[in-house]
Amino acid sequence: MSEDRRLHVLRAIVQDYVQTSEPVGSKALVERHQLGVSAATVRNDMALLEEEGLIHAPHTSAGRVPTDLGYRVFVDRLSEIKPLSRGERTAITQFLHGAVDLDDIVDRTVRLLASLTRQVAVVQYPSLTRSTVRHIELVPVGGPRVMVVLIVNTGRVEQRIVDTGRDLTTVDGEALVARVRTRINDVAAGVPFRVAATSLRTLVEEFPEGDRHVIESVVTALEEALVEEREERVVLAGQANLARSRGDFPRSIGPILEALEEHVVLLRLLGELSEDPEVVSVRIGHENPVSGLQSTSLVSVGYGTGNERVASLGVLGPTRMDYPTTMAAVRAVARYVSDILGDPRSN
Amino acid sequence: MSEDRRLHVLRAIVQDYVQTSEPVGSKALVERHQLGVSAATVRNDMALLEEEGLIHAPHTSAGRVPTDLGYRVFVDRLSEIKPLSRGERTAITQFLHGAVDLDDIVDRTVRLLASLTRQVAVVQYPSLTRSTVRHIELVPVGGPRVMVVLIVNTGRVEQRIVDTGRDLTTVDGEALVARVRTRINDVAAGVPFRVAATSLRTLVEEFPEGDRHVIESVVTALEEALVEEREERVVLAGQANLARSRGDFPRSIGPILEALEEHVVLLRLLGELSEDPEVVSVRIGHENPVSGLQSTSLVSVGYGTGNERVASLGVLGPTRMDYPTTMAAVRAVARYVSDILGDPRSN
DNA sequence: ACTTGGCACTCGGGACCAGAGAGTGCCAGC
DNA sequence: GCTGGCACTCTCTGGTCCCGAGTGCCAAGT
Repeated sequence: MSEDRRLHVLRAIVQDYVQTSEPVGSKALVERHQLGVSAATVRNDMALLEEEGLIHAPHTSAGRVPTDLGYRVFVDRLSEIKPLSRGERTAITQFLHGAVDLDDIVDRTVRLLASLTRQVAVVQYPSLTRSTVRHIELVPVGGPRVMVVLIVNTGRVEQRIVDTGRDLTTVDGEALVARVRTRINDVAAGVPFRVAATSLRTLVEEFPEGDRHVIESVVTALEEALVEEREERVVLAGQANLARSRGDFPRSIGPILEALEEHVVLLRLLGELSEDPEVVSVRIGHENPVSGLQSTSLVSVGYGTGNERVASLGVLGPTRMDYPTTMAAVRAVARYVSDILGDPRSN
Repeated sequence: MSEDRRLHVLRAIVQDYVQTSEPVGSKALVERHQLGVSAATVRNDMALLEEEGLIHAPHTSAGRVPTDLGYRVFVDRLSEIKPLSRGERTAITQFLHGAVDLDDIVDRTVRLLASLTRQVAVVQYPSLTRSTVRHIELVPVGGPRVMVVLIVNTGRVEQRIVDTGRDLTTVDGEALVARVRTRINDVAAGVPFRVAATSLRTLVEEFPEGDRHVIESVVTALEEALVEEREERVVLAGQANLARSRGDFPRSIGPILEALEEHVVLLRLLGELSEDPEVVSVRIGHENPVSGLQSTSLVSVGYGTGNERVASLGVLGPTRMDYPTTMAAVRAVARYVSDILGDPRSN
């Protein structure tokens, strides 16, 4: 009774079940796979697999279904990420090509992922904290008000308007704004935003008392942008795909939709994954701490410019999903998006 | 046999059915409402209402259910928009208070609407074409590239980067940018964006041949922003509420979710409503041209600064919805959002 | 001319039951 | 340690029956 064969059996069960969504019995298994043994033998193996908690029979006279743990073993030891077909690859490039700005990139990405995997796609906006500053611009917009525009390397642009408390339409005022702009960019350009924010704070001291509150208010605005980070946003698409695979979900899909509306929770989930952007992370069923998502799996991976992960994306589907294909799609999309973000043309 | 009483009966049927979601029979009706007549009489009225196509019996021995037409009559002639409770009003202001930017306003609004009505909320971003220009800023971002920032009266900020084909880091270049900036704002500030775009085009001629392509590329970028209007975006929330009221939907909620993912279609629906921002528009069941939404109703209304409608918002739910309350909530939220957009503090 | 009580009728839904089919567990033999 | 055989268990499907809710119609009352 080789352990090797038992794992073959497990793999066969997972594959069949994913395909047919029916519990799979010993007879069907030996017919569809070349296991080289009889149904009775398979039954013995199944009994053992069940003891190990890898599969489970919904009731006495039904076939077996993989448990979360079974899927886990499948993903970790029994499957390889399938390369995508040529068609799929070109579809990805086609779809992402021609995005006009960051919003558009994110939007297209999430739709692409959803249609590619036929599941719910989740894309996190590139975070500020993990980005580096490309440029900070100050634009006087009348009276004492200045628009502060922050451009980071992911192409994300953040702006807000601050009241400096001092009329800047004068010659002096304009000169001051110019000075502040120059110094700020001296200090911040090319620097990770989080670091830049603290250096900027020390920069304030450099200015004479009377001018200080102008730069002060600008720096404060930038710090706020960092702290609030309400822009830790996620975008979803493909919720309709949940309805298609009803039957995979014990109760209704309501709780799942509810969980998906808790963007904060999704962000936490997406955040808890490997730093290595090459590793596709999979959270299966109950491994998932969020109630409501315990009959789903989340396949996610980081993306970003260079080798720094700036955000994550992934798809969420029933635990009964085609992991190899899904993982391949997620990884491929993440790579393309990273490329696009890294390519200055498109920012 | 007064027509008056027949309409009373219709109203009673709608109210009971909305509340219980069970077909309502003649006996239950006379018990719950003071109609002053017997069940048999009500039955006669019901027969007539059915002939008129206002109600319908799912099968011979069941109670009656309003048809789309029945709801129509109810909404048009039998209901008044309920004033909101004091608590609801303060909830709205609380929830919307403290939004930091337009994205945030829209985001909070859609969530608020969803939780208030317990249905799917839809909010359209304020459109560019309907807004007036507040300010246009040009920011050189290295070499020949300029970031064009458009700020409109709704607080929406649109930016894109253009390549002017000419190095602007020189003294001459900077002066040219300054000239272009000044003239552009002379022409465009305070003007509806659509009008501004055409005036700007004529402005190009004003510049000497050699400088022309700089302003040319800027104006082109602005025109593109107008044309693409890919930013005609909608934001949704509360999809999970669909699952709650399953049972109202003949088939699964899948088709509805699918329809909701077609943002283009939603935009068209939201666009097709009265210009008058005071009128709450209701589209009931099959009145709705979109297949997939034919078992739902859309309650929508315009919103915007001043008396100009710049966008719409609404909620989508089962045709069996509490119209008076829903309409009240939608209208109230639209008003508050309009106020906030009109208030320059928050932009 | 309406309204009303009475009554026969219809239909959907739940309870119950039986049979079929699929799949298992176990055992004895190889 | 593998295999074929066999008894057993359980779900699922379809059929039947009954109950209750609600209707439509009619004849009588105001």
